[in-house]
Amino acid sequence: MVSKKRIDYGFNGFRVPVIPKGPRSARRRGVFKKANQDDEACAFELLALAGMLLQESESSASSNASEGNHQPAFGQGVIEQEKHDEVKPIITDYILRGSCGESQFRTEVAMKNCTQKSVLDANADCLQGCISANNNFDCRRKAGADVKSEICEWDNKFQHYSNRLVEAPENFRESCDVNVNNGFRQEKEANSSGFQGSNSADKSSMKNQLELNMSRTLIDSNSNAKSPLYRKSFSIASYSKHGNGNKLGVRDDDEKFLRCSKVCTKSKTFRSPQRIAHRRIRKHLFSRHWKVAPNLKDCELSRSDMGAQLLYRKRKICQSFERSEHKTRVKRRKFFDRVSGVTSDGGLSSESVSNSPEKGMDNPKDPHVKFSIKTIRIPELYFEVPETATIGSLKSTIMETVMTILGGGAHVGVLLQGKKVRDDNRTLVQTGISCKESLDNLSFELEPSSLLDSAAACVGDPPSQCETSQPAGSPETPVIDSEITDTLHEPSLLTNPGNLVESNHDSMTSPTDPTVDKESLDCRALVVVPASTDALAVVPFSQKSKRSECAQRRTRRPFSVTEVEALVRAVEELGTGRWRDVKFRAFENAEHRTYVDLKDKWKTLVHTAKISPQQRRGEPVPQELLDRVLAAHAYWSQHQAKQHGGKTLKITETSSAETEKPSIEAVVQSQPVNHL
DNA sequence: CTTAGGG
DNA sequence: CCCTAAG
Repeated sequence: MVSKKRIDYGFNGFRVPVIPKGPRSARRRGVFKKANQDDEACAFELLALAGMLLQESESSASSNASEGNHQPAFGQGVIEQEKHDEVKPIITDYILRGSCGESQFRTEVAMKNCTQKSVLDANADCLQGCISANNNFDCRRKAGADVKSEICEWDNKFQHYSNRLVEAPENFRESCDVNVNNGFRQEKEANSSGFQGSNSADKSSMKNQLELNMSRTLIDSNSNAKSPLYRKSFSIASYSKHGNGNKLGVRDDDEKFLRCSKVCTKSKTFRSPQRIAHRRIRKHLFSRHWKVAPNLKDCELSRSDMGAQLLYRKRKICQSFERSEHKTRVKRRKFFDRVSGVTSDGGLSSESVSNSPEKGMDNPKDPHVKFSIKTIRIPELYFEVPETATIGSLKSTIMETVMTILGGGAHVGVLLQGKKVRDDNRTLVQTGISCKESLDNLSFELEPSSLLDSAAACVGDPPSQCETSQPAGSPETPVIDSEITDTLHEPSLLTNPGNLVESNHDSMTSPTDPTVDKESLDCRALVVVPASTDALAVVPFSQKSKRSECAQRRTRRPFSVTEVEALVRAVEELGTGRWRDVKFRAFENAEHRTYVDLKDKWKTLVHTAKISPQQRRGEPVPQELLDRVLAAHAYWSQHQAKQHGGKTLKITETSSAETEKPSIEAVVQSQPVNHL
């Protein structure tokens, strides 16, 4: 009999083999244009895209794959009968990349350590693509779901395995949902959109099917299409009759996973600070409505649990996205203001430290400082569990998380007047903890230990840019950096001897800015490693706090004087209003400084320069620089910079007088800031 | 994608 | 620093 059983891994989204082209490929196709308001059309495009991708990958496979080398396409859901008894580890993955508007997406399925013989209970990870209600596509990740396999007949000749994910709630890490307001039927369209295998001659030709499953994801039976509660979803699944014909990567999944991730963000064009793209994606991800639309049909076992999954929220997506960026998850945690009375919830979220000054000390002989700690601040944790979860599981989840943090090497931080006391060797007296007053200002917090540093350092950033651990001459580009510095520096002086009223031009090469270290330390304290988070199903909880929860604020990185110097010089030369140029001139190697940052910094610099020194905060900026800021600001605000880089401001003295001298240079090579 | 500004 | 409207 012909089995019509669909092999679906329980995720909505399409599964296709690794495709050769990156996100832009799909983008160019014009799919998922933001402008496309027609859900049906969008969905159709989605199908079409899937078809194209499949064809691409298939043709690519047929041209690249070596015959004998074929790996059973487990992920594809079907393998051949004759290999039934083979015990062969199978790892396959599917990756789909595309874009929706400005977002990019990728779908990936990774099956680990499956054997053809004992495929039951294999594990699978997958990323899912998703289109939100407004036609945006996004992805989430599911990890470690069980895979059930069974034999089914495909036709008269062959028997195959079909696999599906059987998800336990705990395993259901993330999921995706394609929301469309109007469902429409499918298969024909699917086929007509080029889904038919191209090499049908081959017995292993793909036999793809698309299914568009409409399912209501929420209880709102009023079918109010406009209600956010009423959504339909469709899933697209494709699979082949045989594993053959599919170019499936058999790989070390983790590694590949990472590599793939990199591919997406690594591509770096001249003006593409990866992070910008990264952030944009993130921004997109975090700003959409999320809902889980599990494929109930294929997940009988977990059906009941699925309902609970509907509650998954975007906060989680954020994580999933980032998780897709790094295998190791890292979460940043905010600390509640210690005075905030938000202490009550579960005792985990925040607390305030208080001491009991009433208990005096001042024992002349052996002075003791007595105090009590009512609460200790710990990083804010977010939890999200299915409504159907038991209290017991909730407890254990929390407990495990806490234990993880503690066991992970967390240590206590001491804060006096809100400032961390880092020197462990100082005595209380030396530190100023002795009198009643000082106790009032004493507080404690839990912070991740240095064990977590390595991971913590990478929080929120693509693998390639571990900001904190990667100052100037980072191992990544040590040589190049210095070269650039040297080559650029010199010429700039030669070509523009007159234009640059050199101040401490040279001071900006010190790769080790003290502030950097300071930053990394602070950053460290804000981060907790998640490593176990994954397994603990600890997920973000408060969706009330909108995006702030998701798109975590970048760690603050005060501009060093060196940077300010560079900025000032660049602006002097380029003027305001050309922040992108400024960026590339003076901060090209400072990944974490975007032109917006520079613009903002200039804004604050101007402000700083105008206020009295007493009102200024942070690392003091030399007055000389501030004067130049004012001068440049005055100059450029009058000379509407813009235009070509032709003009260069030349400031002679500290006077704020605007000495305008249109420079000769169109291109002034100035020295970029290479560190930080 | 960049700018310009407000928050 | 973030967010966004505009261009």
